[in-house]
Amino acid sequence: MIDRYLLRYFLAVIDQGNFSRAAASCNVSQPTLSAGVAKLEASLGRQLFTRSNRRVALTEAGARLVARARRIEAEFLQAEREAGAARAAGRLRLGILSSTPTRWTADFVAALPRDAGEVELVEGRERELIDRLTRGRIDAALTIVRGNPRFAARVLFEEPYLLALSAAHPLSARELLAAEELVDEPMIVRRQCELLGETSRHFTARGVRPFFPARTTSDDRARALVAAGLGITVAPASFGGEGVVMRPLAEFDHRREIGLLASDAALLAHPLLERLADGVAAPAP
Amino acid sequence: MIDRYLLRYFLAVIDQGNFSRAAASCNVSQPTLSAGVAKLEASLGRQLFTRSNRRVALTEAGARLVARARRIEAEFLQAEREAGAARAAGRLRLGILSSTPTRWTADFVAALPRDAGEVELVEGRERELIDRLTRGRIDAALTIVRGNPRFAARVLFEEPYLLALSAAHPLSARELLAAEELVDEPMIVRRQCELLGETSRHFTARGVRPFFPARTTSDDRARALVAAGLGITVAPASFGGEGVVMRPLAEFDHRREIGLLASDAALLAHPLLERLADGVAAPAP
DNA sequence: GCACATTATAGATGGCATCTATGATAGACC
DNA sequence: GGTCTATCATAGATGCCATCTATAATGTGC
Repeated sequence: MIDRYLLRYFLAVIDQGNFSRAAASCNVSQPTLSAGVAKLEASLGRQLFTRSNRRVALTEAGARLVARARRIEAEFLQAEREAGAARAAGRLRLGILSSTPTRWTADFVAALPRDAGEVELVEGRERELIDRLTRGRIDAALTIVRGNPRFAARVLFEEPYLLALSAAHPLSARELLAAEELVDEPMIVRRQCELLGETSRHFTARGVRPFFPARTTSDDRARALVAAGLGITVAPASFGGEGVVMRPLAEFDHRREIGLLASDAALLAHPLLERLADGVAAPAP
Repeated sequence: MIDRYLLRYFLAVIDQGNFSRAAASCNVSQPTLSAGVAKLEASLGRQLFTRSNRRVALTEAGARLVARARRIEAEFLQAEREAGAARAAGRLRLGILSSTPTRWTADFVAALPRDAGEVELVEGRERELIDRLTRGRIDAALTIVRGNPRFAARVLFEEPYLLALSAAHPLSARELLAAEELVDEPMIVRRQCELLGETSRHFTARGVRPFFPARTTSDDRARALVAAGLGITVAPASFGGEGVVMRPLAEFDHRREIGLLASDAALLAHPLLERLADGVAAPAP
């Protein structure tokens, strides 16, 4: 069964020239894209590319598919755009990164003009927001900026990822903490965090395999649990709040740039986005 | 993200006039189709149908989507057909129902002419074979015939579903068995069986909740286990074999028609299908 | 033949399409 | 006007498969 995503992978390989770049442009890993192309070939019973480590070339069967695949994808995009455009009609559809403080969103919403319906918020992880932007399902997003040339961006601030502990925690007085010191610390898993894999790798590489007393996708819940002393966690600096202390973790030098993304540079000047940007302040150092 | 299957559901509703028939024509359950249409509407941010319990009508947004959806599906089908047709090239691609005796397939293959590559066999469950036929990924199938008007059919024989027990089993001498007598019998689960749900319902409805010492997707393995006395099972009459006794189960009057399906009536006359049909004999009563 | 870039394989995981079972609703019928 | 019947929606469980990370294989260029 040929499915849309398979054709997207196929076209991405053609447009990007190799599997790895194609994977990046589809926001999936390289093995995923490889498997997808293989599945498409199996579906059709025909090889579509001749691969070498240097270059990827279309076979005859592949060449025959290109035009059709482009037509299909164009129709899909058109359908999505039509519905999206019809829907927009003065309304700002805004994506909000899940690992972003609720306070920002709450303050923004609280300050909105009374006449409702002007803004539509969509919370999601980084990749989901990028996908939605690409499909035209949202107009802009408050998320991580990575210099993707497909979108207009406005960086608001940069922050490091830090260790979050209860203010009552014995180690909270320390200025710098190392993974090895945290062997016996229960750790709360913030499932939506874009750096979850990296974090887990950091600890396991140092022989630290903590117990996980909680796994949540809500930062607010995670913060409450950390403050209550259930465990510690790693989070962006802006995660901090009452009863929670943020401390640097040794050899863990990850940062993120938070900003606004939009498919159209003009949109970045939207008054509501301006207001949102004003409300999003860098956390006190 | 609009996906192909969503558009198929959408078009099926239009073509069939209501959700239930549309679901049947897509080989999915009615709730699945309902959820699919709902998801498509959410994706587009627009209602596509106005529903009542009597009739389903397109909204304006729905009407705008129809032509585009048809073009997309037509292109997909065309792509599949092209590849399939190119592939066929004299080769017969034949689907074989999983719950069909291995013997039939084995005899058929053994009797094939030496020049290989003339036949390609695909084993699968009923729905998978129907899907493949629909997509043109196989040319014909030896499977259950239900009078689907989309396919040309040739019924070969009909058989009941019976209880299978080891020949050494104390109950094997009985001519008719009731579910209630089987309370303490371990039961082997033939996972691929098209009647699995019905069978399980039959027993649970009578308060019989057997222990399952084995769950398998291979009838050959299931037969070996039954013969070895590990447990009993319910299967089509043709499941029987050495060391296994088939007995009717009281109040369990299910039958199936086995036959050949093909998208094209002319194909049913294919000499290899004739030979297959000859080899597939009804089991001795 | 080594180094590097690229694709394929392996194994695990999670999300979601799918299922069955049941509920809600409303026209039809006597 | 109740009861029946056809229809779509909801609930909860299940299994498949797209996806991930980690690692191996492969081939090209110097």
